[in-house]
Amino acid sequence: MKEFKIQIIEKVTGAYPSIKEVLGVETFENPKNSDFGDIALPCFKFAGILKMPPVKIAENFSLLFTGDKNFEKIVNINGYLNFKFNREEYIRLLCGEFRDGNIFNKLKTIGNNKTIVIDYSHPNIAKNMGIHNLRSTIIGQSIYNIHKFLGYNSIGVNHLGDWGTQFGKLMWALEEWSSFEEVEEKGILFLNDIYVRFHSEAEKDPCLEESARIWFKKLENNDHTAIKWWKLFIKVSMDAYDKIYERLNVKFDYITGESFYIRYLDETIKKLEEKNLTEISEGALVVKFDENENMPPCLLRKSDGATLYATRDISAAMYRLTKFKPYKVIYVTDIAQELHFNQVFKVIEMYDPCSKGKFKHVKFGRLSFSDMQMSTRKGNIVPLNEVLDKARDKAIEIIKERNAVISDKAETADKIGIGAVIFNDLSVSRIKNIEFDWDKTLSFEGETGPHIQYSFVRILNILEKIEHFETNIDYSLITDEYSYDLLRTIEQFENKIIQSCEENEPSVIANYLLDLSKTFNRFYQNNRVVGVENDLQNSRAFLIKILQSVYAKCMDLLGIPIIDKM
RNA sequence: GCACCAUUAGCUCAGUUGGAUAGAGCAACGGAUUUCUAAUCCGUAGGUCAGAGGUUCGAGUCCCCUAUGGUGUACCA
Repeated sequence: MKEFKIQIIEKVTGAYPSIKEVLGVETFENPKNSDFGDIALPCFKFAGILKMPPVKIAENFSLLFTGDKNFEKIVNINGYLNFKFNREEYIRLLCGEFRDGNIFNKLKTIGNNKTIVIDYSHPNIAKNMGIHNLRSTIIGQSIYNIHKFLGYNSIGVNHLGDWGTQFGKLMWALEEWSSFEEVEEKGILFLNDIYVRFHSEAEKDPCLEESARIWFKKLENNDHTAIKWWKLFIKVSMDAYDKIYERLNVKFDYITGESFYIRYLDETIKKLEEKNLTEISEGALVVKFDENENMPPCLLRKSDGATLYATRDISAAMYRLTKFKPYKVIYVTDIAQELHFNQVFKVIEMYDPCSKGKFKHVKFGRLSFSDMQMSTRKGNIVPLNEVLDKARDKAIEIIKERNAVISDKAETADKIGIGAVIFNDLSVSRIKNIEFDWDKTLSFEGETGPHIQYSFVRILNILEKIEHFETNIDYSLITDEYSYDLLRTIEQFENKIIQSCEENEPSVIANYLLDLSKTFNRFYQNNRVVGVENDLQNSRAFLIKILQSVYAKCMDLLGIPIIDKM
């Protein structure tokens, strides 16, 4: 509670001005043991300045607060000065911050409408969306939501993998084995199969690779048939992706794939050449880096003249700088691409030093599979809609077992499944490698999405039963242990949101939701709201209403669907 | 070879940016439902924070080395 901290700081620095520099609101900690008090001031770092042992300092400080009505008790233990709040006063102040959306309005001003471009999801056209596409998609969407909530101008970009020799492979294969109509009818799974078949045939006959290159060359040269195929691939793929995006509530402001930047490639290379950043090395056009950068050269053109992934990303980065004038550009991808982005960002920085620090690679760990090797070339991926379907089916089973009264069971089950899948992914730090595990993904108890949703159903059910909300609240009635713990957890909302934004780390919010859920369930077990004495019901309902707004916002930021019955 | 990332309870993970006795969930065992939904709650058990050294009042957290695992390392994306 900031007010109390400021009061303490003013009092202490009033008596000991020499420690003004090192004493701020961030100096305070939460006591390890709540018996000690509500906040603690560690006095170790004042020892050098005041030339006293910490225990003595804490003792001297404590004398300053004799008779202060805001603190019930002040004790010094091992150099920590522990303050116990006057709970009623604390709760009154805290509730003031949270009522009428005050805290939300405050958070909304942080971003100051600065533009953040977020590049996420970026699936590869003609490939079925698999569980391996999930991380970038939902981490990116969550980072988008968080920035937007904090008042940034979030711009979501889906940088589709819609260019490259793999389309030559498909074109050759389809001309040989299929037809335009068949692709249109059978959709993305068919394209996926064709791609797999191409690779198994190409193992026997290496000439196929050359045929594919010829077809890709046709595409680059605007050949009518090639373009017709390519547009079909995109249409068929987007039809499939859009269904999944809709299910996961994922949205983009721009869908501009790699192909969009092809028109700028020559210009990009020319710009870099004009700044003398390029050179020919082993027949290729490259940008070399300082030795202390410890990076291999960035290739712009292969020795055969073709451009590369990096060239397209540099083009895209330059385009984004001029088009959006961003405060920051965030790329959400696998950690395996770290070197690639370091190279791209460095090239941009060498071209335009003002861009330094604007570009950020938000990387996440690798997804692995225990019992199979994942490879789109061999076709053994785990399709994302299959994961969501299995999660939904399991939820349907549980709903049936429980005989719950739910109006639309199929829709609710789908939302539970989605909640499970999303939370499973967002609840661990981005950087951790994840081994895909059906049992864990489909687990609905403990620290899971359905648990989060279930607790929220309890919250909603309480509020549903309250007929009338008083605005005049008796704060002395919610000073008990369970209400107080809940309020202390709610209080962390502001810091948690800011932290997750600064670190681009949705898991901070996911773990916070678990804290909220845990403290609420404890409250629920011990404190009845509906039907208790009138003033008590009012006070508790008020507390639950504050909880509801904070809890719902956290779920919204992560993209976990809200359900009112389950 | 070089570089980056990870390593905390049997398993999966937190750990407020250097503070007090390292916390959850799962799995195991024991308990709670005439109650606002038991997808819940309470309790028991489980630890050489990978290992060694350093920095200081104080290290899971910062620095150095080592080990293990993952990833990348010039014409794939």
